[in-house]
Amino acid sequence: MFALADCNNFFVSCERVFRPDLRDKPVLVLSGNDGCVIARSNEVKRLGIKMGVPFYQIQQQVKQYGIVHFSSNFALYGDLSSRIMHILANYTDDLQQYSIDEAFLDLSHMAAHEEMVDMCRAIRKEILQGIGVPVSFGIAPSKTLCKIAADYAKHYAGYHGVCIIDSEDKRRKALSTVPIGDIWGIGRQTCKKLESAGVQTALDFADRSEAYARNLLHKTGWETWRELNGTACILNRDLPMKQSITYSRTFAHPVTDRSLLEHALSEFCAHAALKLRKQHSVCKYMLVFAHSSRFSNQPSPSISATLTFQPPTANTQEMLEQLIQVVRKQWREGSQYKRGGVVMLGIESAQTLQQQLFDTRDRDRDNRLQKTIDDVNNLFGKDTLSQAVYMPTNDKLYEIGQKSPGYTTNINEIITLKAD
DNA sequence: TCTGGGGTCCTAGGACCC
DNA sequence: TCTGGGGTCCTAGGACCC
Repeated sequence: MFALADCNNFFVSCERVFRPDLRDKPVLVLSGNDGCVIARSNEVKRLGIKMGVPFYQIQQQVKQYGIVHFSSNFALYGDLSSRIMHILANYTDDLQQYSIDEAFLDLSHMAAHEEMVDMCRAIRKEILQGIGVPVSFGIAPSKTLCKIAADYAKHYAGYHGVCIIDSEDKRRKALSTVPIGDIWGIGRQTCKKLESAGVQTALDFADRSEAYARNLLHKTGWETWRELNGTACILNRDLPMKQSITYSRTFAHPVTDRSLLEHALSEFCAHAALKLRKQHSVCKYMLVFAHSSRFSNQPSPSISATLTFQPPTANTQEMLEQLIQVVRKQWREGSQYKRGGVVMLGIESAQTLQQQLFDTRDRDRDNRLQKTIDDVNNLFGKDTLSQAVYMPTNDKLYEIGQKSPGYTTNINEIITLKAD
């Protein structure tokens, strides 16, 4: 059996931890540059505001219902997330974090189902008390069924935050109310396919033959079919090392100045390279891109190149040398660059790196310098030392709007209490 | 005016090998 | 007339997730 711990309205819940006055108020969190809605409180969901809608399209409702909105504060969300994961890890030897606000707990060490439910209730209480974020639990023999159970726990108060699917009866009953498109792993395309074949609920799908699922949907859909029927197929694919690392941003205004674009892309590259070093890895390829708005009627020329590092590297300086060359070469005067980024690919472990026989670079020296820079930044804060080509946190590029303080990550923004 | 960001996995097809 | 059989590796694109 597995348990899924799923935080309720996570980003909104994080904001409410430090703003208890907003507990029953409609609250939403916005994406970068305050573009789209990326998290909603239950009150906002009830108003019919959908996930991902552009913020400017709901101005009227925001005013009418007094919706409180925040710019995203990922330092805060990430910090609260890691605290929650720490608590969860105390209850299983095998905690599999699935996203910033979800994790699966392997419960194979437990026999009694009642004990599992009691334990999850206790964890829920501990997290609510210690962190302040409400969490729902779904317990079942497969992860896809856990997802469905957690949904029940979230939406019906009678479960007190924990729902278990541990009998054929409960399984069939639960599946019969879930629309096919709401199943984990069934997206828009597959949903269309299944609906036109007359499948409407999760139970309809699970009751088709195994061969049917396999022929129509191939491997992934077939696995979902088996999971719905109670066989665990989606196990822990242990990937401690990320296989790709992306850092990309949409700019508040189109960038038309070459050096500004160089600053931005260099900063993205430096941040992605730091992530790479933190997981003790190197990359062989880096995709660099910058392009105009995807909503623009007249797209302008874009920048796109895949850099190769032979041998693979995680050294910021080395990467920037190639990156700047590409930007200068592909830059077109008059182009409107609205979004840019870097993607690191071909990632492998730095420990098992194959050396080059005729390498002309003094890599020992590069690495010593890089390590010194990282150490200084660790001690005195991000970007204390950086390559001169980029100016950190360039205000011209982004709009921050209504961002909450870094309550738990910045000593200057720590919460203030007044005692009367 | 204004439209997010970061990932994983699967599959088909091409290139290549003996 | 008729043209084998069995593999691996890589890549782009699609689908999906939060």
